[in-house]
Amino acid sequence: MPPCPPQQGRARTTLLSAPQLSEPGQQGEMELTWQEIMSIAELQGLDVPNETPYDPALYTLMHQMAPTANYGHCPALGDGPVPSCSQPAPVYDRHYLDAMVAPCPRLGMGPVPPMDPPYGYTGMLISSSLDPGPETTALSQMGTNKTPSLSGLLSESQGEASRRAEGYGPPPPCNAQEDLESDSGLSLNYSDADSMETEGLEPSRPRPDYAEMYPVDYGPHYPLLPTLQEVPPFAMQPLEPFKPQLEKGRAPPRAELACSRDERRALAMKIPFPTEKIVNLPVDDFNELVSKYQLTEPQLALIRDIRRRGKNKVAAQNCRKRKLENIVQLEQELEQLGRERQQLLRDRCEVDKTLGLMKQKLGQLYREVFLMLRDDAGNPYSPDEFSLQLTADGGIFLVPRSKKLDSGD
DNA sequence: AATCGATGTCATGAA
DNA sequence: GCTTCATGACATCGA
Repeated sequence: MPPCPPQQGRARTTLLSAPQLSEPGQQGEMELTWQEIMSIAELQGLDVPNETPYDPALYTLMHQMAPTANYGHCPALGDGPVPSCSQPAPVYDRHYLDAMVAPCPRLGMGPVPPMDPPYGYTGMLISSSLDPGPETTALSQMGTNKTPSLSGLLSESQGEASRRAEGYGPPPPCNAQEDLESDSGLSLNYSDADSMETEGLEPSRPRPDYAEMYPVDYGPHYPLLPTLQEVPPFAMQPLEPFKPQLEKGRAPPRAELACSRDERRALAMKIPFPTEKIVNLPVDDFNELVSKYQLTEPQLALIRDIRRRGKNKVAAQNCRKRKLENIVQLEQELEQLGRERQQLLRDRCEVDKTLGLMKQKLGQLYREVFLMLRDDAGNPYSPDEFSLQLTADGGIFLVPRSKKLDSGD
Protein backbone atom coordinates (compact mmCIF):
# COMPACT_ATOMS: atom_id res chain seq x y z
CA MET A 1 0.00 0.00 0.00
CA PRO A 2 1.44 3.32 -0.85
CA PRO A 3 2.05 5.71 1.95
CA CYS A 4 -1.15 7.17 3.10
CA PRO A 5 -1.24 10.82 2.36
CA PRO A 6 -1.74 12.92 5.38
CA GLN A 7 -5.21 13.86 4.42
CA GLN A 8 -6.27 10.28 4.75
CA GLY A 9 -5.52 10.42 8.36
CA ARG A 10 -8.06 13.08 8.97
CA ALA A 11 -10.93 10.70 9.14
CA ARG A 12 -9.23 8.73 11.79
CA THR A 13 -8.26 11.67 13.84
CA THR A 14 -11.85 12.60 13.93
CA LEU A 15 -12.63 9.19 15.31
CA LEU A 16 -9.86 9.07 17.79
CA SER A 17 -9.20 11.61 20.38
CA ALA A 18 -5.57 11.96 21.19
CA PRO A 19 -5.87 11.50 24.94
CA GLN A 20 -7.08 7.98 24.35
CA LEU A 21 -3.66 7.00 23.20
CA SER A 22 -1.33 6.91 26.03
CA GLU A 23 1.88 6.05 24.29
CA PRO A 24 3.16 8.36 21.64
CA GLY A 25 4.91 5.61 19.72
CA GLN A 26 1.88 3.44 19.59
CA GLN A 27 -0.20 6.40 18.76
CA GLY A 28 1.88 6.92 15.68
CA GLU A 29 1.53 3.31 14.71
CA MET A 30 -2.15 3.37 15.24
CA GLU A 31 -2.48 6.51 13.22
CA LEU A 32 -0.84 4.80 10.32
CA THR A 33 -2.91 1.74 10.81
CA TRP A 34 -6.11 3.65 10.91
CA GLN A 35 -5.11 5.70 7.96
CA GLU A 36 -4.78 2.47 6.07
CA ILE A 37 -8.00 1.08 7.41
CA MET A 38 -9.87 4.20 6.53
CA SER A 39 -8.30 4.22 3.12
CA ILE A 40 -9.60 0.70 2.67
CA ALA A 41 -13.03 1.80 3.59
CA GLU A 42 -12.81 4.62 1.15
CA LEU A 43 -11.60 2.34 -1.58
CA GLN A 44 -14.26 -0.19 -0.99
CA GLY A 45 -17.03 2.12 -0.12
CA LEU A 46 -17.58 0.15 3.00
CA ASP A 47 -19.62 1.28 5.86
CA VAL A 48 -16.71 1.24 8.17
CA PRO A 49 -17.94 3.45 10.97
CA ASN A 50 -20.60 0.91 11.73
CA GLU A 51 -18.09 -1.83 12.23
CA THR A 52 -15.06 -0.01 13.28
CA PRO A 53 -13.70 -1.16 16.58
CA TYR A 54 -14.28 2.32 17.73
CA ASP A 55 -17.94 1.88 17.43
CA PRO A 56 -18.85 2.98 20.92
CA ALA A 57 -21.56 0.39 21.28
CA LEU A 58 -19.33 -2.47 20.27
CA TYR A 59 -16.52 -1.15 22.27
CA THR A 60 -18.65 -0.96 25.33
CA LEU A 61 -19.93 -4.42 24.67
CA MET A 62 -16.43 -5.66 24.50
CA HIS A 63 -15.70 -4.52 27.98
CA GLN A 64 -18.88 -5.94 29.27
CA MET A 65 -18.52 -9.37 27.84
CA ALA A 66 -14.89 -9.97 28.42
CA PRO A 67 -13.63 -7.84 31.19
CA THR A 68 -10.78 -10.05 32.23
CA ALA A 69 -9.99 -12.34 29.38
CA ASN A 70 -7.50 -10.76 27.13
CA TYR A 71 -8.79 -10.97 23.64
CA GLY A 72 -5.84 -9.42 22.06
CA HIS A 73 -7.22 -6.14 23.03
CA CYS A 74 -4.66 -3.64 22.03
CA PRO A 75 -4.13 -0.85 24.49
CA ALA A 76 -3.26 1.42 21.68
CA LEU A 77 -6.80 1.13 20.48
CA GLY A 78 -7.84 3.39 23.23
CA ASP A 79 -7.81 1.24 26.28
CA GLY A 80 -5.71 3.43 28.42
CA PRO A 81 -2.12 3.09 29.42
CA VAL A 82 -1.76 -0.66 29.34
CA PRO A 83 1.80 -1.20 28.27
CA SER A 84 1.35 -4.44 26.42
CA CYS A 85 -1.02 -7.25 25.88
CA SER A 86 -1.17 -10.85 24.99
CA GLN A 87 -2.37 -12.08 21.69
CA PRO A 88 -4.06 -15.30 22.64
CA ALA A 89 -4.71 -17.82 20.02
CA PRO A 90 -8.27 -18.41 21.17
CA VAL A 91 -9.17 -15.00 19.89
CA TYR A 92 -8.10 -15.89 16.47
CA ASP A 93 -9.81 -19.18 16.46
CA ARG A 94 -12.92 -17.82 17.94
CA HIS A 95 -12.92 -15.30 15.23
CA TYR A 96 -13.20 -18.00 12.68
CA LEU A 97 -15.69 -19.90 14.70
CA ASP A 98 -17.81 -16.86 14.97
CA ALA A 99 -17.35 -16.13 11.36
CA MET A 100 -18.75 -19.55 10.68
CA VAL A 101 -21.97 -18.81 12.43
CA ALA A 102 -22.26 -15.11 11.98
CA PRO A 103 -23.18 -13.46 8.75
CA CYS A 104 -20.98 -10.75 7.47
CA PRO A 105 -23.38 -8.39 5.84
CA ARG A 106 -20.86 -5.72 5.10
CA LEU A 107 -19.04 -7.87 2.65
CA GLY A 108 -22.19 -9.25 1.20
CA MET A 109 -21.73 -12.69 2.61
CA GLY A 110 -24.78 -14.68 3.34
CA PRO A 111 -25.19 -17.02 6.22
CA VAL A 112 -22.03 -18.90 6.60
CA PRO A 113 -22.04 -22.65 6.30
CA PRO A 114 -21.08 -24.67 9.29
CA MET A 115 -17.56 -25.63 10.03
CA ASP A 116 -15.99 -28.16 7.81
CA PRO A 117 -15.42 -31.67 9.01
CA PRO A 118 -12.00 -32.66 10.15
CA TYR A 119 -9.42 -32.98 7.48
CA GLY A 120 -6.88 -35.68 7.26
CA TYR A 121 -4.69 -34.08 4.74
CA THR A 122 -1.11 -34.54 5.66
CA GLY A 123 0.62 -33.88 2.46
CA MET A 124 2.20 -30.64 3.44
CA LEU A 125 4.96 -30.52 5.88
CA ILE A 126 3.40 -27.54 7.46
CA SER A 127 0.38 -29.54 8.33
CA SER A 128 2.30 -32.55 9.40
CA SER A 129 3.95 -30.51 12.04
CA LEU A 130 0.74 -29.73 13.79
CA ASP A 131 0.82 -30.59 17.38
CA PRO A 132 -2.10 -29.08 19.17
CA GLY A 133 -1.33 -28.88 22.77
CA PRO A 134 -3.69 -28.80 25.68
CA GLU A 135 -4.57 -25.30 24.71
CA THR A 136 -5.99 -26.61 21.51
CA THR A 137 -8.79 -24.41 20.48
CA ALA A 138 -12.27 -25.33 19.58
CA LEU A 139 -11.36 -24.82 15.99
CA SER A 140 -8.50 -27.23 16.09
CA GLN A 141 -10.59 -29.68 18.01
CA MET A 142 -13.18 -29.73 15.36
CA GLY A 143 -11.20 -28.90 12.33
CA THR A 144 -7.92 -30.72 12.35
CA ASN A 145 -7.12 -34.34 12.46
CA LYS A 146 -3.66 -34.52 11.10
CA THR A 147 -1.11 -37.23 11.23
CA PRO A 148 2.47 -36.10 11.63
CA SER A 149 3.65 -38.27 8.85
CA LEU A 150 6.48 -36.06 7.72
CA SER A 151 7.38 -34.44 10.94
CA GLY A 152 10.80 -35.93 10.90
CA LEU A 153 11.67 -34.04 7.80
CA LEU A 154 11.38 -30.68 9.37
CA SER A 155 13.15 -29.42 12.33
CA GLU A 156 11.27 -28.80 15.49
CA SER A 157 11.67 -25.12 15.10
CA GLN A 158 10.04 -25.28 11.77
CA GLY A 159 7.20 -27.21 13.26
CA GLU A 160 6.85 -24.57 15.88
CA ALA A 161 6.81 -21.92 13.25
CA SER A 162 4.16 -23.78 11.38
CA ARG A 163 2.06 -24.08 14.46
CA ARG A 164 2.46 -20.46 15.10
CA ALA A 165 1.65 -19.63 11.57
CA GLU A 166 -1.51 -21.60 11.91
CA GLY A 167 -2.46 -19.97 15.13
CA TYR A 168 -2.48 -23.18 17.09
CA GLY A 169 0.45 -22.58 19.30
CA PRO A 170 0.25 -21.34 22.80
CA PRO A 171 -0.42 -17.67 23.00
CA PRO A 172 2.93 -16.00 23.01
CA PRO A 173 3.46 -12.64 24.49
CA CYS A 174 2.38 -9.91 22.20
CA ASN A 175 3.80 -6.54 22.17
CA ALA A 176 1.19 -4.31 20.76
CA GLN A 177 3.45 -2.15 18.77
CA GLU A 178 5.57 -4.98 17.62
CA ASP A 179 2.57 -6.90 16.55
CA LEU A 180 1.34 -4.04 14.59
CA GLU A 181 4.55 -3.64 12.79
CA SER A 182 5.77 -7.12 12.36
CA ASP A 183 4.42 -10.49 11.63
CA SER A 184 5.31 -14.11 12.01
CA GLY A 185 8.83 -13.60 10.97
CA LEU A 186 8.05 -11.42 8.10
CA SER A 187 10.09 -8.51 7.40
CA LEU A 188 7.63 -5.95 6.35
CA ASN A 189 7.11 -3.11 8.63
CA TYR A 190 3.82 -1.46 8.33
CA SER A 191 4.84 1.55 10.20
CA ASP A 192 7.70 2.75 8.14
CA ALA A 193 8.53 3.31 4.56
CA ASP A 194 10.29 0.02 4.25
CA SER A 195 7.12 -1.90 3.87
CA MET A 196 7.18 -3.12 0.34
CA GLU A 197 3.58 -3.83 -0.08
CA THR A 198 2.00 -1.33 2.16
CA GLU A 199 4.18 1.40 0.85
CA GLY A 200 4.17 0.32 -2.73
CA LEU A 201 7.89 0.38 -3.11
CA GLU A 202 7.87 -2.23 -5.79
CA PRO A 203 6.22 -0.59 -8.71
CA SER A 204 7.45 -3.31 -10.97
CA ARG A 205 5.39 -5.85 -9.17
CA PRO A 206 1.72 -5.91 -9.88
CA ARG A 207 -0.17 -5.02 -6.80
CA PRO A 208 -2.88 -7.43 -5.86
CA ASP A 209 -6.28 -5.91 -5.83
CA TYR A 210 -6.53 -6.41 -2.11
CA ALA A 211 -3.31 -4.56 -1.60
CA GLU A 212 -5.08 -1.59 -0.17
CA MET A 213 -7.06 -3.83 2.09
CA TYR A 214 -4.78 -5.69 4.37
CA PRO A 215 -3.23 -3.22 6.65
CA VAL A 216 -3.11 -4.23 10.23
CA ASP A 217 -6.57 -4.29 11.53
CA TYR A 218 -7.31 -5.52 14.96
CA GLY A 219 -10.70 -4.02 14.90
CA PRO A 220 -12.80 -6.20 12.68
CA HIS A 221 -12.60 -9.22 14.89
CA TYR A 222 -13.91 -7.38 17.87
CA PRO A 223 -17.48 -7.53 16.63
CA LEU A 224 -16.92 -11.20 16.04
CA LEU A 225 -15.83 -11.92 19.54
CA PRO A 226 -17.97 -14.45 21.30
CA THR A 227 -20.44 -13.52 23.87
CA LEU A 228 -19.54 -14.44 27.36
CA GLN A 229 -21.54 -17.64 27.16
CA GLU A 230 -19.64 -18.65 24.07
CA VAL A 231 -16.26 -18.15 25.57
CA PRO A 232 -14.71 -21.61 25.86
CA PRO A 233 -13.31 -22.62 29.21
CA PHE A 234 -9.75 -22.32 28.06
CA ALA A 235 -10.34 -18.71 27.27
CA MET A 236 -11.48 -18.08 30.80
CA GLN A 237 -8.33 -19.43 32.33
CA PRO A 238 -6.18 -16.93 34.12
CA LEU A 239 -3.94 -15.12 31.79
CA GLU A 240 -0.28 -14.73 32.19
CA PRO A 241 0.60 -11.48 33.82
CA PHE A 242 1.55 -8.67 31.56
CA LYS A 243 5.13 -8.50 30.58
CA PRO A 244 5.84 -4.95 29.72
CA GLN A 245 8.23 -5.64 26.91
CA LEU A 246 8.53 -2.06 25.95
CA GLU A 247 10.09 -1.36 29.26
CA LYS A 248 12.53 -4.19 28.74
CA GLY A 249 13.59 -2.44 25.61
CA ARG A 250 13.34 -5.56 23.53
CA ALA A 251 10.52 -6.89 21.55
CA PRO A 252 9.91 -10.62 21.66
CA PRO A 253 11.46 -12.63 18.88
CA ARG A 254 9.29 -12.23 15.90
CA ALA A 255 9.02 -15.98 15.62
CA GLU A 256 7.01 -15.89 18.81
CA LEU A 257 4.38 -13.60 17.46
CA ALA A 258 1.04 -15.21 17.13
CA CYS A 259 -0.40 -13.65 14.02
CA SER A 260 1.32 -13.77 10.74
CA ARG A 261 0.86 -11.00 8.31
CA ASP A 262 -1.42 -13.10 6.18
CA GLU A 263 -3.48 -14.01 9.20
CA ARG A 264 -3.92 -10.37 9.97
CA ARG A 265 -4.80 -9.74 6.40
CA ALA A 266 -7.33 -12.51 6.58
CA LEU A 267 -8.74 -10.95 9.69
CA ALA A 268 -8.88 -7.58 8.08
CA MET A 269 -10.62 -9.00 5.06
CA LYS A 270 -12.96 -11.13 7.15
CA ILE A 271 -11.90 -14.33 5.50
CA PRO A 272 -14.24 -16.83 7.09
CA PHE A 273 -11.80 -19.71 7.45
CA PRO A 274 -8.33 -20.03 8.87
CA THR A 275 -5.20 -19.53 6.87
CA GLU A 276 -4.13 -23.00 7.90
CA LYS A 277 -6.93 -24.38 5.79
CA ILE A 278 -6.27 -21.97 3.00
CA VAL A 279 -2.75 -23.22 2.78
CA ASN A 280 -3.00 -26.87 3.61
CA LEU A 281 -6.16 -28.12 2.07
CA PRO A 282 -5.84 -30.13 -1.13
CA VAL A 283 -6.89 -28.17 -4.11
CA ASP A 284 -10.24 -29.89 -4.41
CA ASP A 285 -11.13 -29.36 -0.79
CA PHE A 286 -9.83 -25.85 -1.02
CA ASN A 287 -12.01 -25.06 -3.99
CA GLU A 288 -14.95 -26.64 -2.28
CA LEU A 289 -14.35 -24.59 0.83
CA VAL A 290 -14.04 -21.37 -1.11
CA SER A 291 -17.13 -22.12 -3.10
CA LYS A 292 -19.14 -22.40 0.10
CA TYR A 293 -18.81 -18.70 0.68
CA GLN A 294 -19.73 -15.73 -1.34
CA LEU A 295 -16.43 -14.00 -1.37
CA THR A 296 -15.52 -10.76 -2.98
CA GLU A 297 -12.83 -10.55 -5.60
CA PRO A 298 -10.33 -8.96 -3.20
CA GLN A 299 -11.07 -11.69 -0.69
CA LEU A 300 -10.50 -14.36 -3.30
CA ALA A 301 -7.31 -12.68 -4.41
CA LEU A 302 -6.10 -12.55 -0.83
CA ILE A 303 -7.00 -16.18 -0.28
CA ARG A 304 -5.14 -17.23 -3.39
CA ASP A 305 -2.11 -15.24 -2.34
CA ILE A 306 -2.23 -16.63 1.17
CA ARG A 307 -2.33 -20.11 -0.27
CA ARG A 308 0.50 -19.38 -2.65
CA ARG A 309 2.63 -17.74 0.00
CA GLY A 310 1.90 -20.45 2.52
CA LYS A 311 2.86 -23.19 0.15
CA ASN A 312 5.90 -21.33 -0.99
CA LYS A 313 6.94 -20.74 2.58
CA VAL A 314 6.90 -24.46 3.23
CA ALA A 315 8.63 -25.09 -0.07
CA ALA A 316 11.33 -22.62 0.82
CA GLN A 317 11.80 -24.24 4.19
CA ASN A 318 12.08 -27.64 2.54
CA CYS A 319 14.37 -26.25 -0.10
CA ARG A 320 16.70 -24.79 2.48
CA LYS A 321 16.63 -27.95 4.51
CA ARG A 322 17.50 -29.92 1.39
CA LYS A 323 20.23 -27.48 0.55
CA LEU A 324 21.78 -27.84 3.98
CA GLU A 325 21.50 -31.60 3.78
CA ASN A 326 23.15 -31.53 0.39
CA ILE A 327 25.93 -29.38 1.75
CA VAL A 328 26.47 -31.80 4.61
CA GLN A 329 26.42 -34.73 2.22
CA LEU A 330 28.86 -33.05 -0.15
CA GLU A 331 31.16 -32.24 2.73
CA GLN A 332 31.08 -35.88 3.76
CA GLU A 333 31.78 -36.93 0.18
CA LEU A 334 34.62 -34.43 0.05
CA GLU A 335 36.13 -35.88 3.18
CA GLN A 336 35.77 -39.39 1.80
CA LEU A 337 37.35 -38.39 -1.52
CA GLY A 338 40.17 -36.72 0.36
CA ARG A 339 40.77 -39.92 2.26
CA GLU A 340 40.69 -41.89 -0.99
CA ARG A 341 43.14 -39.46 -2.56
CA GLN A 342 45.58 -39.87 0.30
CA GLN A 343 45.30 -43.64 -0.03
CA LEU A 344 45.91 -43.43 -3.79
CA LEU A 345 48.96 -41.27 -3.20
CA ARG A 346 50.29 -43.82 -0.75
CA ASP A 347 49.58 -46.60 -3.23
CA ARG A 348 51.34 -44.71 -5.98
CA CYS A 349 54.33 -44.19 -3.76
CA GLU A 350 54.44 -47.91 -3.12
CA VAL A 351 54.13 -48.69 -6.82
CA ASP A 352 56.87 -46.23 -7.68
CA LYS A 353 59.07 -47.82 -5.13
CA THR A 354 58.37 -51.28 -6.50
CA LEU A 355 58.92 -50.07 -10.03
CA GLY A 356 62.31 -48.66 -9.06
CA LEU A 357 63.31 -51.95 -7.52
CA MET A 358 62.21 -53.85 -10.61
CA LYS A 359 64.15 -51.47 -12.86
CA GLN A 360 67.13 -51.96 -10.66
CA LYS A 361 66.84 -55.73 -10.91
CA LEU A 362 66.28 -55.53 -14.65
CA GLY A 363 69.41 -53.47 -15.12
CA GLN A 364 71.39 -55.86 -13.06
CA LEU A 365 70.05 -58.81 -15.02
CA TYR A 366 70.79 -57.01 -18.27
CA ARG A 367 74.36 -56.47 -17.34
CA GLU A 368 74.77 -60.09 -16.25
CA VAL A 369 73.32 -61.38 -19.52
CA PHE A 370 75.34 -58.95 -21.59
CA LEU A 371 78.59 -59.90 -19.90
CA MET A 372 77.93 -63.56 -20.58
CA LEU A 373 77.76 -63.00 -24.37
CA ARG A 374 80.86 -63.65 -26.45
CA ASP A 375 81.65 -63.09 -30.12
CA ASP A 376 83.10 -65.74 -32.41
CA ALA A 377 86.60 -65.01 -31.10
CA GLY A 378 85.42 -65.44 -27.51
CA ASN A 379 85.68 -61.75 -26.68
CA PRO A 380 82.91 -59.98 -24.76
CA TYR A 381 80.79 -57.44 -26.53
CA SER A 382 81.30 -53.84 -25.69
CA PRO A 383 78.17 -52.31 -24.08
CA ASP A 384 78.99 -49.07 -25.91
CA GLU A 385 78.71 -50.74 -29.31
CA PHE A 386 75.97 -53.30 -28.72
CA SER A 387 72.79 -53.58 -26.81
CA LEU A 388 70.29 -56.30 -26.04
CA GLN A 389 66.84 -55.85 -27.44
CA LEU A 390 63.69 -57.79 -26.78
CA THR A 391 61.30 -58.56 -29.58
CA ALA A 392 57.57 -58.86 -29.30
CA ASP A 393 57.68 -62.63 -29.42
CA GLY A 394 60.14 -62.81 -26.54
CA GLY A 395 63.30 -63.31 -28.57
CA ILE A 396 66.48 -61.53 -27.53
CA PHE A 397 68.84 -60.06 -30.07
CA LEU A 398 72.19 -58.42 -29.79
CA VAL A 399 71.92 -55.27 -31.83
CA PRO A 400 74.69 -52.82 -32.73
CA ARG A 401 74.05 -49.42 -31.14
CA SER A 402 74.02 -47.74 -34.54
CA LYS A 403 71.37 -50.13 -35.86
CA LYS A 404 68.34 -50.60 -33.68
CA LEU A 405 65.72 -53.21 -34.21
CA ASP A 406 62.77 -51.62 -35.94
CA SER A 407 60.32 -53.57 -33.91
CA GLY A 408 59.12 -50.38 -32.32
CA ASP A 409 59.73 -51.33 -28.71
C1' DA B 1 27.91 0.05 12.40
C1' DA B 2 28.96 -4.14 10.03
C1' DT B 3 28.17 -8.83 9.58
C1' DC B 4 25.81 -13.14 9.48
C1' DG B 5 22.20 -16.51 9.82
C1' DA B 6 17.28 -17.26 9.61
C1' DT B 7 13.13 -16.45 7.44
C1' DG B 8 9.46 -14.86 4.33
C1' DT B 9 8.43 -13.44 -0.19
C1' DC B 10 8.59 -12.99 -5.16
C1' DA B 11 9.76 -14.41 -9.81
C1' DT B 12 10.49 -18.00 -12.75
C1' DG B 13 10.78 -22.40 -14.75
C1' DA B 14 9.60 -27.26 -14.68
C1' DA B 15 6.44 -31.04 -13.90
C1' DG C 1 -4.22 -23.31 -18.54
C1' DC C 2 -3.94 -24.12 -13.72
C1' DT C 3 -1.62 -25.81 -9.70
C1' DT C 4 2.23 -27.20 -7.23
C1' DC C 5 6.95 -27.51 -6.37
C1' DA C 6 11.88 -26.09 -6.49
C1' DT C 7 15.06 -22.60 -6.26
C1' DG C 8 17.66 -18.22 -6.84
C1' DA C 9 17.42 -13.61 -5.39
C1' DC C 10 16.12 -10.12 -2.38
C1' DA C 11 14.59 -7.77 1.98
C1' DT C 12 14.28 -7.69 6.74
C1' DC C 13 15.12 -8.86 11.44
C1' DG C 14 17.63 -10.27 15.40
C1' DA C 15 21.91 -11.74 17.42
